[in-house]
Amino acid sequence: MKKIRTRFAPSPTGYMHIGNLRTALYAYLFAKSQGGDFILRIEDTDRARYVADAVEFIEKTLAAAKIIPDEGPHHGGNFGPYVQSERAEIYKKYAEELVANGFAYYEESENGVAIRQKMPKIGETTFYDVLHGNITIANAELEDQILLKSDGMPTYNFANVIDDHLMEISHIIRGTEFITSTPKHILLYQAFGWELPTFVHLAPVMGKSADGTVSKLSKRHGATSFNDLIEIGYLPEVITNYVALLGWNPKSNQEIFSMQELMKIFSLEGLSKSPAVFDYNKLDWMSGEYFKAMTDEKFAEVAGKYLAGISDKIFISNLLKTRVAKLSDIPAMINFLRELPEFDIELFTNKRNKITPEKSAEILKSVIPILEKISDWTIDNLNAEIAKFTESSGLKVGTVMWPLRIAASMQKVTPGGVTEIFYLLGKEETLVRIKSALNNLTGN
RNA sequence: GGCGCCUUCGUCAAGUGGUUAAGACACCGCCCUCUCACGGCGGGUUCAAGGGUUCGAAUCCCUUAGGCGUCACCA
Repeated sequence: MKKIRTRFAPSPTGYMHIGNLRTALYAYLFAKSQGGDFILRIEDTDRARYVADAVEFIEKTLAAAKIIPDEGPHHGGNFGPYVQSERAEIYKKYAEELVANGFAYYEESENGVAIRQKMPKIGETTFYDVLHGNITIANAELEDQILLKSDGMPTYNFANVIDDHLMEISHIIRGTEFITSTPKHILLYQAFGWELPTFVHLAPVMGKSADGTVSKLSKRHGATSFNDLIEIGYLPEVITNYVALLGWNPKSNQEIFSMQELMKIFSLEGLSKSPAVFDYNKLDWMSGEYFKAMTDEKFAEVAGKYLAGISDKIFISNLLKTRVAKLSDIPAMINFLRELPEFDIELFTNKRNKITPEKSAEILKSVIPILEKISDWTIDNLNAEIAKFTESSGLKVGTVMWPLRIAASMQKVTPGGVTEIFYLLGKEETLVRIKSALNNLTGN
């Protein structure tokens, strides 16, 4: 049986759209699941669009996503070069062969000489797609497309056929936008007498706007590139895990997959042929699952810069990891540790805990001396002393805790419970904050 | 506009003629609880529409509608 070989063939734009990443992922996963090869090929035949360092950017992004090419510009391989601009001679040779055999012709214009493919005027071309079955398009729909531009570079439609054949690609996995141009490719394969690869045209990744309309995922939908997502604090493995499931179903109810698992169980059968909407909610959930599964130490490590300046990183990681969807959520959650937000009397009212600013002042006043007496500032001691007070006062635990939390953080939501944030703040700062709140509450 | 592709809960989706139409996220409610989160329990919402075929249709056929894509010396 022929070796399975797939490729990812981006143009070097310096931007890795999530849809492109998914295409690369599926091509990679399919190859690996079949013991095949995954090839990275750079389609840079449009010199006007050249972006410096874009190849390195693509390679770095794939590496971060743990998608590892077997062959590519910097990965070796026996079918190179893997950058199309370095293959100009090859395309020229094949284009001329087509002219010689009557499948193409020269055309002169003010730009210079180009070569066009000669399309049949009648009949139709049919090809088989794994997801869509047979697709037929009338040849009359096809134009005599440019094969070789006057600058000597091939067009995409020509270069990809030549390269896919020469590089022995067995399965072409790409976006649906190429469906309508596939007949042109088929005609080329036929003209050369080459065997056809298997086609798999993937449905696009969509985004949903505020007004409910759905369109191809773009900037207006928020972060749309792998790097955007990394930037706001999603783990690379979360992104690949989520994206893998966006248009592919493992035929089980499992949702969390490691790359190794995906490489083993991925199959074309689970691919969906309809577009899928990128759902940040689900991404957040999945990201949280990864965080919760981490040790505190590991979380502290990945949270890295977001924890800068925090002394008890491991402790706070323990509190944070169950409450964070993405790393960039951290600052808003812990800023109060560095600096107390502005006093807000509204926060001292809470219906559920039956608390009012007046009641809060009373509680704060009573608790201050208790806290001052605690010499060993530990969570256990804090819990014990506050519990003692609660019991003797006849108040509900929630009623006592509420004003303490607000006084210490000015936030309704904090990482960890009241005694934990007291511990993090330290005795001195805790008391400063409670006294300050008390003053504000009593109008001093 | 021509041509092509697509259409099961708000979202991801299972489903391949007979099911109470899975599961997950989100949402809502309850429990737990010092808030939030975590955890537990429960709930609502789905086969785009209309025709057929069939004893029987989300599953097969046709039509309509909508969405997306494509019609470059871009990829």
